[in-house]
Parts: sequence; C-alpha cells; structure tokens
Amino acid sequence: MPSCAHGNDSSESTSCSGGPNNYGVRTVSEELDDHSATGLEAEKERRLNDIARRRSSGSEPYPYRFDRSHSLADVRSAHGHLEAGTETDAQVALAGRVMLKRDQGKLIFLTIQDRTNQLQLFVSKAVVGDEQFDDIAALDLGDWVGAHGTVMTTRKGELSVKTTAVVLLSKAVRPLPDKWHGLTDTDTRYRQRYADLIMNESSRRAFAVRHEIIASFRRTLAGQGFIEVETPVLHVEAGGAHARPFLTHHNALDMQLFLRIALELHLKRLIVGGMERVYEIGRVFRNEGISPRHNPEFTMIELYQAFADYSDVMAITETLITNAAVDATGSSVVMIDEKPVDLAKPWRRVRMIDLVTEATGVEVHPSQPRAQLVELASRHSVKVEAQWGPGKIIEELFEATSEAALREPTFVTGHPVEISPLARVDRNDAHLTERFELFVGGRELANGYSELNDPVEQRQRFEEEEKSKAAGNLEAGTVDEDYLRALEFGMPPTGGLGIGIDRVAILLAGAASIKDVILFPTLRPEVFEQ
RNA sequence: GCGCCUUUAGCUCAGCUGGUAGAGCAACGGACUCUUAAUCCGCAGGUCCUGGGUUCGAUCCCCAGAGGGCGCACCA
Repeated sequence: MPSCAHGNDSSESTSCSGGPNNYGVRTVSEELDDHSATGLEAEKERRLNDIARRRSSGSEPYPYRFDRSHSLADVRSAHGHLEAGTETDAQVALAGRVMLKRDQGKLIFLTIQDRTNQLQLFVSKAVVGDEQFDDIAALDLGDWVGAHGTVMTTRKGELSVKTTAVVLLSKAVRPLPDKWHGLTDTDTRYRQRYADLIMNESSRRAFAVRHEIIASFRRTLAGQGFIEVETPVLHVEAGGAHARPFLTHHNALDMQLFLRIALELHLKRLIVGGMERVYEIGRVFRNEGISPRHNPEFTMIELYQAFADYSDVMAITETLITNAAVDATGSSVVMIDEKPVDLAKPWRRVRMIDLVTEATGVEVHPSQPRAQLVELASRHSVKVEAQWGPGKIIEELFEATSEAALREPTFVTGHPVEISPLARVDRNDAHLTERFELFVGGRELANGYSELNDPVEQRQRFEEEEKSKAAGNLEAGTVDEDYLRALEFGMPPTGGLGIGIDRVAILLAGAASIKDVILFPTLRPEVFEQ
C-alpha cells in the first residue's frame, strides 16, 4: 500500500493528504508496487519523491552541464595556507559529490569530493536565503552538486568555500555505504567498483598508479623510437605462449577463433616488415585458474627491437620498470615483503641452471641424462610427467626450489631450449637459449629473449611443440605456417620483451591481489532477484 | 579442481547449551550560525545466502548447494 494510506483502501490513494508525496506526481513505488516499501526501497522512494518535488518547483535534478572553474585540488593549492578565520574575494565554481553533511541549524557544512580531492562547502542561511537553504538541507550523501562561492577558512582554520549558490547536478537515488567504515566487503568492492571508487581512496590510488605505469612505459618507449601498434585479438592459432586459450566462433565466416594468449607472433611479423621498433599494450586471455595473481584477461606490453639481443632487452626492462616506479610512486624504492628494495640498483643476472645447482647442490644441465634429473626431482618432491624432457624438469626444479626466494629484482637467464620454442639458442651453449625472466618478490614480471629468426630451425621447434600437443600437453603450440612464411622473408636479429602490466601494478601499488589493479575483475555472475 | 574460512538491516559489525535478532552509521521527526565520523532527543528499518534435515522450537546443530576470500594445483 502507499506509504500514506495507513491501512485504508489503497485503490484511490494517490492524493492522500499530509504525506510526503502530495505533489500531483505518482511516485515510482505507487506505480510499481501496492505495498509500503521498507529499508532500501523506502530510501529510494524518499529520494525519488525529492526528485519529483524539485521538478514540481521548477528545478531540474539532472541538468545537462555545469561550468566548473577549479578542481578541489586547485583550490587547495591556491589557498592552502590561509590563516583561520580568513575571507577572500576569490570566486570559484566547483563540482563534486556530497560525501558528508553537517547540519548545524542555520549553517550547513557539506564535504564534497571530486577526483582530485575533498573540500568543505560553508552554507549559511543568511547568505543563500530560506528557500535555497531548504533545498540544500534536502541534499543526500551521494548527490552531485555544483557550487558557486568565495574561498574562506573557518574559525578553526578549515579551508572552505562560502557558497552563494549550490545546484544539484545529479540526484543519487541509492544511499552511499557507511561514511566512516566505507565499503570493505571484497565481493561488493569488485562487483560494484563504482561504489568502491567513491568510498576508497586506496582503490582510486591503485588505479592512478596503474595509469601512471602505462603512461610511463609509453613515454620511455617514445623516447627510444618505438612505434605503438595494434594487432588482432582474434587468432586463428593461439600461439606465442604456453597457455590454454579461450575458444570462440565467428558466425559469418563460420569459423573457430581463439582469443590471443600473447602478442608475440604478430609483432615479430612487423619486425619482418621492417618496422624495427614496435610495441603493443593489450589484453590477452588465458583459460586457466583465477588467483590473487591471475585474472583470465590481463594486460601485457610486448616490444620488439631490431638489431638487439637479450642483453639490450634486459637493459630496456630495467629502464622501463624503474622509470615507471618513479613516475607512479615518486620513488625507485618499493616495499617487498615489508622490506625496501631500490629498483634503481643493477639487477642480478643468473642462469636458471646455476640457481638450481645452488639450491640442490647438484650440477644440472639439459644435456645430462633424463634419469639423473628425474631422480633429483623426486628428491625435491617435484612430480615429473612422462612427456617432460630434461629442460622441462629443470624448469620445474627451479620453480620448486628457487623461484619464491627471488625477492630482489633478478633476471633468470639461459632457459633450456625445450621450454623456449621462440627463443634463440645461446651463442655459447646449444642446450640453452638467450632468454631471461624477471622475478621480483618471487613473482615473474617479465620475459624476454633474443628472437629465433632462422625459419628452418623455427619450423623444427614448432614441430616439437606439435608433437607435445599430440601427446596431451594442452598448453603446447602448433605450427604457425604464416609466421614461418614471414620468417622466410628474413627477420633481422631482434630482441623481444613481454611485461605483465598487472603484476607491475600490484608491485608498485602495494596491492595484495590482481583484483585490486583490475577495475572489473572476472567474477561469477551476480544473481539478481526478479 | 581440492582444503580451510566466510555470508545477519543500504553500509560496518555483534548475537550467550538451540527459545524466530541487536548496535553504530545512513534514513525519518525535532533542537542547534563555525561543524570536522558534528552533537543531543525521538522513531523506524530484517528472505539471518538458498534448499533440505534433526528438534516442541534453528541465525545457531547436520547435509547439500551458491557467492566471496585465502592456500594448494595450473599459469604470467
């Protein structure tokens, strides 16, 4: 029944007197619902009634635009040092969301928030007049407002704007979370990111850091003559990495397509084409588990530089990440496991086989008999699958014994050929490649190598992959004939790099989870009632 | 996929061998011209995640399921 009917016949109750909705406008709840709303529904109904009231008195709760003269940070930086009790004649027009309201009788203090900061509006009944004062008093937390006034400080010294007018820019129908405790429920924070961003400065900061990292990467690469490109997301072959792909279908072509798992093979086609220095920042998709460090879609930057090898690429990696740290956080020092690490210092370079030897006390090399490595693996509780060769076993030993301890930035180099089908063989060791992976805080952040550019050898490596796939390895690749044709035209010596941007953002934002640096992380769908 | 934890008002959280629920904030009514999570008085607000079971009786115990978190596995 309508909220004003008090149990009487509800069939002709649209103009009951004394209630809050006698403005000749049927409320939404009356249109949709014959029952009195409670809780959240009552709150929404109340606010919808306020919208109707404002419209009936000739003001629009959702105006089209507002001329803002300053951001809230602008006001703070220009007037941040005023003494308490100062009035200025500095006119400003501000816009923001009402976050706090302190109604003091004939004074109202509103704290508004824009993307730069928060600021207090000082509203005096004597200044704005009775009618407007009542409209301001009727504002709710969450409403967007525009305010005109002059900069002042209160007797206690709080920087404020003495408002001559406050206009509603958008009425919020749904209440904000708790003004003090904010929004902490992780599920709600990820699903309703809008509410998280309104309430949590730490969340806004994480995404600011992410933005600065990407902007910094672009600046660094522009300064080194790199060109940004875009390549297909829909792939006929999902190559360039070891991962299970997402499968999709194109109707008009009636064909199966994969979402890309890496950017690599298309970018190297561009190196063949003579573009010399290219990079792409883009989303890749891997159909694997979700964890605090894994999201099914994530963002990589990959770059390729002609005439360079993996040593050059390691230097670029250091520059990119150190610059990004300074640009995003103001410092090259990051906290890892609660200890400071200065990224500006040179990063350790060490071969994977040497790390395994260090950890196990046993010399390892991909050339040694498989049985010896199987035995070593079992001593370190590493389960070995039948189709794994010596190289794969060494990688597993590395992951089990060494990886987690690589807290300070470390380039792990010299990956076995078996696990590196696109990397060039080490010029000094035919069983290893000129490859590196960067580990920081025990996590892989980047991967790069001297690119294999010999089309005959590349075909052999692809065929090895395909054999592995046939043997049941779901992450193994296939022979990409078009890529081989490209290599046949001749790819210059090239160094390549891939960096997981989400992982860098986790590191530099000090985030606990990848979900804290992805605006809309992958979640199971929410079930909506009705 | 497996294990552990978790789900109570819009938000943040209590809830006693098992006797059908409370607080703070937000909201509503009232007081207040310098507040700072304003304060004070008053009032209202619930599918206790869902479905079964045990019981005279279930937010609580049992079973199954759902969402989320963490760890393991997979991976970057």
